[in-house]
Amino acid sequence: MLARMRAAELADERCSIARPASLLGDRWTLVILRQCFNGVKRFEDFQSTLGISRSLLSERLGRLVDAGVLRREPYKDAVRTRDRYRLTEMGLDLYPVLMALREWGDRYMAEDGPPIEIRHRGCGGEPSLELRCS
Amino acid sequence: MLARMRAAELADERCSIARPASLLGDRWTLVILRQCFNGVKRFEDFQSTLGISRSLLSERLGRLVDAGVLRREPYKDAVRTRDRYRLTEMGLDLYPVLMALREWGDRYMAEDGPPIEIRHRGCGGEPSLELRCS
DNA sequence: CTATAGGGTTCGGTTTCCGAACGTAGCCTC
DNA sequence: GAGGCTACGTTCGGAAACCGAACCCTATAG
Repeated sequence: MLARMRAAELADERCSIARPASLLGDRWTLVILRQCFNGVKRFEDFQSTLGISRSLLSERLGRLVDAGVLRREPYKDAVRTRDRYRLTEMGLDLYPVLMALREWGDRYMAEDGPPIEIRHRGCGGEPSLELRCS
Repeated sequence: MLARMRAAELADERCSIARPASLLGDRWTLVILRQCFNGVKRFEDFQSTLGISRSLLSERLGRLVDAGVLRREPYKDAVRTRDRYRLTEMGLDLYPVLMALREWGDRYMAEDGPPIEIRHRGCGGEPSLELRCS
């Protein structure tokens, strides 16, 4: 695993934004996670859909596994045993972060309209985030 | 302004996560924005509280201004005219993203407890994000 | 007219990122 | 049982981003 000195310094800050930022704060990690929520699991599929270099993808996936966001596990294909990466509970709990980002992106960076629509399976409503008090 | 080829490619993707990620997805931008929400406005204060290099801070602030997230404006000190950076409405709307990140950070990356508590001014409750259907 | 402070820009060296090429472990096919 | 194919990486040299330190410019204060 490559050292990331500056990121490590960020991670040491006693701040609940700086620490996630040191893990998620790069150009690829967020879109890798988006693909995870889209159901992508295999190395080749991340690579071909994202266009990320193989070496960097390998490093990023490893970092997410080390952090506990993804779990790497072998599974049986129709044909053979493969590896796949799946979101852990910790990873699934990043959903609000991705949703918040998507809402903001839809509002401010989608001059040609939202690229996809998301529907709550079951009720058919559009989910949205709300800030509420306990 | 330095070119960022890969980021530009990401920005071209028709995806409401990739596009915000191309702007926010680096180690510094998220903590810069955190400081904005904390009330930091002046170049020197960002620099001294974050420890970011001046050149990079300059480039990041400029990028956020170009994107419309921050506004740069002169204002009158007690003593003289200075510049300051303030969140635009577009920037303020990033609050849910930061909150989502903070909630996740508090849950999974704060083994020594949440560093700060946030209270809703007025009601005194703890705000939290909820995913709701329309 | 010198000193100080804010807000940068420039510079050279170091770290990270990149695509392309290579490695390897299973399985399939002949 | 040799050769191929596929999935999943690792290695490598060059390009880009990042870094601290030093410098620059404009204002006010003394």
